[in-house]
Amino acid sequence: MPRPPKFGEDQIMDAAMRLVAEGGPNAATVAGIAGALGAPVGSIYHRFKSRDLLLARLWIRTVKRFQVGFLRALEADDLDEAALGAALYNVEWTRRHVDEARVLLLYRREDLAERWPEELGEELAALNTDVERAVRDHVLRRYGEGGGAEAVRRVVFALVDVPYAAGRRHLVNGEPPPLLVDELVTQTLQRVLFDRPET
Amino acid sequence: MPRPPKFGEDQIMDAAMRLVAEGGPNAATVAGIAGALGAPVGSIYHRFKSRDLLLARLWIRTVKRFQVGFLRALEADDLDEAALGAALYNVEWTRRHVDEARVLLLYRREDLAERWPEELGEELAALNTDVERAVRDHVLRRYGEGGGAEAVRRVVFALVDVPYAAGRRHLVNGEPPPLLVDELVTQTLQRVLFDRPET
DNA sequence: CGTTTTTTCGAACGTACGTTCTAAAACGTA
DNA sequence: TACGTTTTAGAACGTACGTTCGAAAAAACG
Repeated sequence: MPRPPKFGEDQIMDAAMRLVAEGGPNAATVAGIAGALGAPVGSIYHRFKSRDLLLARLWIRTVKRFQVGFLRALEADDLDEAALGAALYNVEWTRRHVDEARVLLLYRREDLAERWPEELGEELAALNTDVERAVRDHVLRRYGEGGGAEAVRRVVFALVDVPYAAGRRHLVNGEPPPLLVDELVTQTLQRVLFDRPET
Repeated sequence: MPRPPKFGEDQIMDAAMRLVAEGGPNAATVAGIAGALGAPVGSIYHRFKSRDLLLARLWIRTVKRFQVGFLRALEADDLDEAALGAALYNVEWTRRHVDEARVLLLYRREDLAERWPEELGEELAALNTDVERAVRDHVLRRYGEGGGAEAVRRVVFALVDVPYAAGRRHLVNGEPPPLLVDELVTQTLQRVLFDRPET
């Protein structure tokens, strides 16, 4: 019996995403988001209690979308294949979702939603634990119990930081990372993770 | 004969830097900067024509301070020593100047000064050319004429992107990067720049 | 066809912040 | 000590933006 919705949550988050990708968090004003959709501002607030909540939800949605493939890649049986797959998935996802990647990689969570809504606190914590557990598992498989914090840092560097660094420069220009990036990431992993030098 | 200044330009930029390092560009309001110094807002505008100009000047000052050592490191006679020196200088500078590094690495130029003041256009261009020339020289020394754009991208990845990414994770927590980062950066350079595999 | 419920729609309000403006203060110098 | 110049000082103004509010529109159902 109700009037059918004309502007859904995802639609609104999509518009916000494009604005953020284009001009940074400050460009994603409520009026701007509404304007991009041809919607009145009131409709935005009918879906989201506040702008901070909207952008926080956008952040969570983006992280989740990214993590799906990353976590799956890490599950590969072969150890090095899992690591390389995860690192290269990182690059490939950036390549295929430039706008989403700009939101995720060019800004920090705090820059998007200045005051993180408390009602999303546990959801945020859950995001981290999933990846943290997967990384810990990988460290355990690779280095056994003796790894320690340095081993974790090394794996994070290889699987997250390096692909991030390689892709970021291109993201800034609004372009997908070229194939050379895959090669650079692969080479880095070979030395940082796969090799076992005596030193 | 004039009244002596109580708040100098550098002093004001220092206050702005701390606010940005602490809470991001939006936290560096004119009133906030003035408040941090115990100065009235009018004095800020007596030194800087606008907030954008202030933050733009802060950006330029920070980049210049960083570049001094980076460019010097690249001048080393030995090729690999130059590359490794520049990459590790990157990490070391971050380690020694956490606040400045947060301004430089956690935000982009556009996030600091939303509309870059045109009067600083050439100064900004000059910043880039210095480093670009140094990098091109290094590429030429390392790969000769046949390098091309891919060789430049490889060197930038090794000397800039990787150290940046390795340090960033710690900067976000407001901590200086640990020594492990130097090792990771070194290993990456060994594989990406120093080795000459047949593939 | 009227009732009910949900959503649209946009005007209106409050606030935070960049910027301007006018007056007074502080210092060197004549 | 009076004058000129620069800076301090902070109140005042305008604007951009987040948020609220009330009314109208649109469907489903009896």
